Amino acid sequence: MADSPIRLLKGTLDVLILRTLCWGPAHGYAISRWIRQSSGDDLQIEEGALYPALRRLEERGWVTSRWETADSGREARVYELTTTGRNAMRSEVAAWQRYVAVFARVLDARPRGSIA
Amino acid sequence: MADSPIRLLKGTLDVLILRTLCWGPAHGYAISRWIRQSSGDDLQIEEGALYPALRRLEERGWVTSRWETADSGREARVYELTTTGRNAMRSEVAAWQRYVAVFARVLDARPRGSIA
DNA sequence: GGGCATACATAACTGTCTTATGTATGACGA
DNA sequence: TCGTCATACATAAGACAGTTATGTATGCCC
Repeated sequence: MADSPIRLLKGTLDVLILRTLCWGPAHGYAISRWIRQSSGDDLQIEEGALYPALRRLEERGWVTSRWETADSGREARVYELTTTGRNAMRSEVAAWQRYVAVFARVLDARPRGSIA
Repeated sequence: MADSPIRLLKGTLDVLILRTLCWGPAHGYAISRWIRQSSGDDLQIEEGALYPALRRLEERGWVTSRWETADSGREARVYELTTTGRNAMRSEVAAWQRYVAVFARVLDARPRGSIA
């Protein structure tokens, strides 16, 4: 709903980027736009988080990058998932879902008697 | 499952503590044990994360603490939710659920055509 | 020409986690 | 009695990944 911009939890950006890139190569600005749009304007990726994250992913071998000139004549660094990166994407998504499930267990848990 | 211990995402511990304390006062060690048990041994809260977190919550006025001597004769610092803390717990849980929902939107999103 | 969206980059700062270490007590068995 | 384990708290050092702020530059459109 975009009433208040949501703060990214540290460690959760990479999976968003990987997931975005699984639809095809894209440059940083487009990745950021896609995440914002698909989140319904709730998530705004700051550039100070995005570009370092892309470097990280490239260092890990999960994405490759190349400079490309668009039809408009503008240059952009285009990122693409590697095979390793595609596997990483799957396992990162799974890890997130696992985290959510574990969290739900704790949040929904009910004590029998005192917890102390 | 507990095959590999899950790494806490930064910023997600507070809500677990608050949620735990909503069942009644408890000391640090008991909070840690409760989170581990209710998560099915998946979450192990490190002491280096737990005790600073409890201090933070107390500084914010979300919990109060007092030293107590158990029947065993051992001393422990017992934490208790304040009224503010109870409200904070509710809004933190809501914020987490909102985060999960937004994330799901991005992870499940499908592009029409290219995203670039 | 001016303003806006696009496009990338980095430095400084901050917060919260992990890892490692230290202290101390009570219970239990060899 | 002595060792070991579970209990119970605390803090320092370090890493990591966000935020905030700032800078550069181009293309499009009025």
